[in-house]
Amino acid sequence: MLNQEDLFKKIISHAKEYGFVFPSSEIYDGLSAVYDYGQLGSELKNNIKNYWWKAMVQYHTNIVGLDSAIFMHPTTWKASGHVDAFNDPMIDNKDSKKRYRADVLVEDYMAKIEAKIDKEVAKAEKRFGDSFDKEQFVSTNPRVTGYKEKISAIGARLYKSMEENDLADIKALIEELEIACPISGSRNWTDVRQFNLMFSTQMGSLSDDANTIYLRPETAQGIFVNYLNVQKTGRMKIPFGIAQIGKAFRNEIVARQFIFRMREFEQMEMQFFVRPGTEMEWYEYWKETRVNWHKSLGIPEENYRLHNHEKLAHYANAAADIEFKFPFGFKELEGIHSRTDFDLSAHEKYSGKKLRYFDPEINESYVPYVVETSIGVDRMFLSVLSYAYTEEKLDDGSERVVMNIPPVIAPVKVAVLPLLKKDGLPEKGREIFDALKVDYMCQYDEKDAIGRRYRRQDAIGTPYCVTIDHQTLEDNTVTIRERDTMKQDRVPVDQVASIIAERIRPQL
RNA sequence: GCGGGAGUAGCUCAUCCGGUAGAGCGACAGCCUUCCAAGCUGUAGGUGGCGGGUUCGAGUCCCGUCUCCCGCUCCA
Repeated sequence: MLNQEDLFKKIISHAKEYGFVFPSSEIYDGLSAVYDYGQLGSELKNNIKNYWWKAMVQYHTNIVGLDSAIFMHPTTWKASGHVDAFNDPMIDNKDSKKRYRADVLVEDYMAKIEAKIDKEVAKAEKRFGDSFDKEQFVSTNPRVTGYKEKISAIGARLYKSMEENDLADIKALIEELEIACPISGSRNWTDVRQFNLMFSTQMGSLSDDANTIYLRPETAQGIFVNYLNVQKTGRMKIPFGIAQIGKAFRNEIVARQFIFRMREFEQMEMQFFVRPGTEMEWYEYWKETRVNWHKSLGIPEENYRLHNHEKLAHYANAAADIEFKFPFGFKELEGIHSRTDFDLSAHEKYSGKKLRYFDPEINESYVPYVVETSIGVDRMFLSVLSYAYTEEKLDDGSERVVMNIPPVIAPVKVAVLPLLKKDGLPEKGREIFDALKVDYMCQYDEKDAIGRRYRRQDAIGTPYCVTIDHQTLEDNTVTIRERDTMKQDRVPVDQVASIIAERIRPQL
């Protein structure tokens, strides 16, 4: 069998060969970590988005949609914490070639001094026994106070430089402290460089620092800043949700693994606003609901894994990932986060606008808590491709490559194939095609032997092939061939559309 | 960013020690075929990643550069 690395390469080249995913700007040698979706890819992607939108917005009467702009007021990103959290000063050791966060290096150094203090305390404790007064010792022992002063001096300088974006001083600090690389032991450092994970651009035609704005690194903030607009105009009562599908942008330091980690990607997010204190119930509800959504596509359960986070992001009090078994291992596909009131409170503070909700049931007003579900469209797309790509050996010894894409999201639903390119079969085929194309994405193909045409459709994941033969001309019946089993049923032409509708109905 | 590998037709690859690029598959047109790839005929498609050097002559040798892949580093 294929090893996983080869499998992944096959999937990538299959995706390109059949028009699912192309490298961006390929004629100019491509653009790193950016990809374009081709004729089939754009269909599949739209179908995935539709399937999600239906499950979230259409099937939940208390969830509504939103399409907020990618450009947002710069203060948004101060409030959300991205300006600080997405700005890391990095430094490389030239000998070990290892890269570190410069502030972490300094903080580790401070921690070492802290450890020395603890050591002094432990020693003294042993020496003085029961009469030991830790408070007094720590505040009077000259060695300990010396350490403490050193820590606070280093800290003050580090955080001041961080605040002022003084990268040269951070490097100077590392050199003065004679911090060495833990791997190489050398102090041969590069300059400190800023890795800004947000893309910035200029608003307005005059370039001027004051006009710098960011391309959003997540869609969630567009929902938060519109929370009040939607709540009021939609007469929404808590608990309620706002869903959004849209592009987001992150300057990944290393972006690889095909469309798994791209600089420009698309998210499907839903922020669910709840009464404080009820967030854990909703968090559990959404974990289960989202897992069920994945299962509803018919991809076997063993491909998914729920991973509860131990360490949490600054905005969350609980978090879990739905992971998918990609060819390169189990990786995050979707996140469910209990974000508390972090975001809305931050926006209240920065905007000065009240973002509260008056809850008539308990006669109180509060800033709602938020439970977020956030899934990457591109990752979902890749999970579908990864699962679907199958090389089969058939009973007759031949082989076929088939994409077992869940029919409900398959890019092409039906192929119409006249058995022969004569005797009026193509004409009849065209007629059937024209009738079906109103309801479904269809392909018509009369070139080459029928078996080859079936294989072509298998390769792009078309779940159903309708074949016209001589009997069709006599009694108006056709065969429907099913992709996965290759079995055929003969059915009346005028029932084809409804039969397919029944088979691809979402199981939500 | 560092280390390693690779760039020749849409895809997979060939072209011996430098002598003006070839096959299979695919695509397209047609023939043949009444149900599961690989029957026949024909056609199109290559400034050999890009730039420079050596040479009478470079896909082939040398230098530079770009891109991709693998590993390391980093991340919501």
